[in-house]
Amino acid sequence: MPELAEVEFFRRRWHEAGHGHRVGRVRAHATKKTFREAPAARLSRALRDTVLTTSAARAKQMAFCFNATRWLGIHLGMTGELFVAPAGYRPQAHDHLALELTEGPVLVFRDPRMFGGVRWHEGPDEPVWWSRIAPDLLSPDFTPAALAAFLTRRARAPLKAVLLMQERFPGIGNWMADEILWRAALHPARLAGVLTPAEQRRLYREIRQVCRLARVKIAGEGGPLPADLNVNIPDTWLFNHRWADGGRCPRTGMPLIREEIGGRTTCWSPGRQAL
DNA sequence: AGACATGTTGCTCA
DNA sequence: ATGAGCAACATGTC
Repeated sequence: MPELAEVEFFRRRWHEAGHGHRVGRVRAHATKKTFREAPAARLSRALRDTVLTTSAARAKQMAFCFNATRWLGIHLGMTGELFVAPAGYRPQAHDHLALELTEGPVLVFRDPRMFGGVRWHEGPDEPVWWSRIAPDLLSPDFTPAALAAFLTRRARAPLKAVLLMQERFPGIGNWMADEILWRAALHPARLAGVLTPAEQRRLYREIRQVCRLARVKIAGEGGPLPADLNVNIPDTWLFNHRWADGGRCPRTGMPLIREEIGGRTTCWSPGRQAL
């Protein structure tokens, strides 16, 4: 479910309910695959009586910092979500981590498929699982030249597969890749190495634009947190049409096509994205 | 019943 | 050595 903007949405949910609050009991299901990279027992003890000071999202990863020295990393995988439950909440089958705030609600991490996971670090310095995430696509590090160089290196892979590579496009997932290619009028099966300079410019512009808009519409950047995911996404986006059977392109009105490209189900508009 | 799912990793083969 | 393609992971939903 979660790509960069959804991840930011969930981070804000926990942060707005929990920042400045003290942690009481922590329930961490150590036997679950969710904790394959984090010491559940140690983490539960070390978080008790700490205060949530800061948090941030990078790509599809979140970091919640307690007392500025305890780093709780969360990756939502395919089905993960964060929510805030009332005090006294009893964790359910797929709730792998629950932080009970003293005199407050419970912060819950749920993930039925368990492709997500928890990471942990103690100390004031950034852990590698946080610092080695590729620079944000809206930062000055992501330049047209950097895009061009990457397209050259991945010349024989389809654009759809290339956009999913986190080493260069941190936070982009299946729906964002489709949205970007649709707006840029590029067929997802086109090989990365064959784009004209004009096509590269369109791709660059739409990567940035979709990142910007997704953060505003989904995570409510610059305003209040939306009540839920996706409630603010306009019907002018491909997003609202790509899963519907019989879905039509909001720009051409023609039926959309769904097929597997680059190993993932891909939706594209035949009138707009020529091979 | 069977297909399929907004993700990542690790293996195989060219 | 580098990169492309694909199975595997675990569970819920249509």
